[in-house]
Parts: sequence; structure tokens; C-alpha cells
Amino acid sequence: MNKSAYHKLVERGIRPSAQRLAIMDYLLTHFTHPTVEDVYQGLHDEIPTLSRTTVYNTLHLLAERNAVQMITIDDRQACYDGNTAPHVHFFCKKCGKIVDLMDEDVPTFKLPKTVHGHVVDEVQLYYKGICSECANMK
Amino acid sequence: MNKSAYHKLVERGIRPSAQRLAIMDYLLTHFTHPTVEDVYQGLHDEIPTLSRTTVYNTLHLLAERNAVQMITIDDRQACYDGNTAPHVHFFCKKCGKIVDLMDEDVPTFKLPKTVHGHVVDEVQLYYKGICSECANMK
DNA sequence: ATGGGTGCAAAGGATTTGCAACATT
DNA sequence: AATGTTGCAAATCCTTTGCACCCAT
Repeated sequence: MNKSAYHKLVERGIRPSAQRLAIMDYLLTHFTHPTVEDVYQGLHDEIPTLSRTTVYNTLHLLAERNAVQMITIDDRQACYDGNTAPHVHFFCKKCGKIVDLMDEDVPTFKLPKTVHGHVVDEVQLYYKGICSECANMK
Repeated sequence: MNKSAYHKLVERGIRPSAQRLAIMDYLLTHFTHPTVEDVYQGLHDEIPTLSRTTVYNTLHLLAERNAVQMITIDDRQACYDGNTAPHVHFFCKKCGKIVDLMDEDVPTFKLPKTVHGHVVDEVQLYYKGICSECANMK
């Protein structure tokens, strides 16, 4: 179990229950942009009693406290990213794959604190199109 | 009826049916980031027989041909923007409001054609936080 | 008459809610 | 005991699908 999962939780005032630790740890060790279902399936062996409701609750809580990022790039379902540093996501409209883009590939952008009086605490930059694999098979 | 609705459609090879014209026109005259339901309700008087299915079909078609932008900033439902120029959206996590941010307020960003072999045809920059109204009432 | 477009009803899928059981302080 | 957490089942909401009808070419 990744020790930083525990710290991520307590440092944000979240009680480290077994379920929350497992979910936080899952996000810190799987940078595959898992959906709620992915997390649920991925932890099923480890915690057989885990419910989807708890995954929903926990992921919402973690996102609210900025322990994880909620990614809304795919209109069909939300997914989550344990990497909270602002970075760019590419979404393939054909296969639905989400890939991280390195800093070198994208214009740098930084998070303003407020814009027109609106408090900004999160920035998401999404690129959408057709991934190289889907482009080649056509 | 806005004449440019007709042109937007034919110029992208979309047959200008009465429903499509009305929906395209709605997006070109309401920059309120309407959802499918909003468009459906908004056109109900004008076209009483309009179905939600047609709104879904048409909005998908328009987004696919880049006649409108699909905005996935709110995880609960997609909304649409008739302004296809890349610009920035702010989402209030409390009240759900979406506001456009002008160029002066945000870093300029431009659309790369490809990144790592992935074809990019759309860029979305989202800011999320608490809007000024919600911030003040707390 | 042929193909595309529309609309109804049903199905599907993701997410939320209500509530009772459980754990922890 | 009191409070917060979990999990089941049901409900809700958004979106898609299947299919029949309609319209225009």
C-alpha cells in the first residue's frame, strides 16, 4: 500500500477508512484515467464488500478536496486522475481512449486565482480528435 | 430566422430540414450554453412536434461537423455552444452556471494539428471553481 | 420507390438518493 | 451514545436504440 495515500487523505482532513485508502491508493498507482466502474472492478478482489456507492462517494469527496482530478472529457462518463498537477488530456472520439500529453507538447498554462471575481481552483485543458491508432486503421 | 443558420448547414453538407435549421438558429442566437433539454424546451412553441431524439441527433451531427461545440464541462450533462471559435469556459461547481471568458482574461492557446501522431481537431479549456455570486452569498 | 429524416416508446447506462446496518470515537 | 461511513436497493436522469412513419427527391 502506497504510504502517500494515507498522507493525501489526512492532509486534506479526510478520515482514512480502509475503503478510502484503497481508492486513493488505486488512483495513485493507476494513471489510466479510471472510471468509477474501473475503480470498483479493480478493487473488487482486495475488498469484496466494496460498493459502487462508496466509490462514488469517495471519488466525489477526493475531487472536492482536490486530492484527485475529475476528468469530464468524455461526455458519457466521468473519470479520475490521481495526478493533480495541471496537465493536458487528449480524447479519441473514435475509441474513447484518453492519453496524457507531456509538457513539451502543449502550450504552458497556469491557473489564475480569480477571473472576473470567479474563484478558479481547477483548470482542465482537453484536446479532442482521432488517435494515431484509429487514424491509421481507417 | 437567422440566415447564417442555413449557410452553416449547407456549407458543411448538412441537409437543411426545418428542425435542423431551427436548432442551428437557436444555437446561433442563444449563447447560454443550452443543454439538449434547453433546446427542446426553447423550440417547443415554434415546432410543437419536435422530439428530443431529433435534438440529440441534430446536435450530434452539428458537433461532428464542427458547426457547434459540445461542452463537457459539467459531468451531469453535455451542453452546446454555437460559438465555434476557441474560447474559455468557467464552470461554477456550486450553481452549475457556465460563463464565457474573454480573451483578455485568459492565456491564449491555439490548436495544434497533431500531437504525437494524434489528430487534434478541437480544444477545450475549462476553468472550474466558485462563481462570484455563489462566493458572496456564503 | 428510395433514402434520409423524424418521433415515439422502450431500453440502457451512469449517477444519486433513502435508509438501515456498521464502525469508530 | 453520537457521529460519520458504508452498502444495498430503488429511483432518477441523461442518452441511445429500434422501429415505423413521413417527406423529398
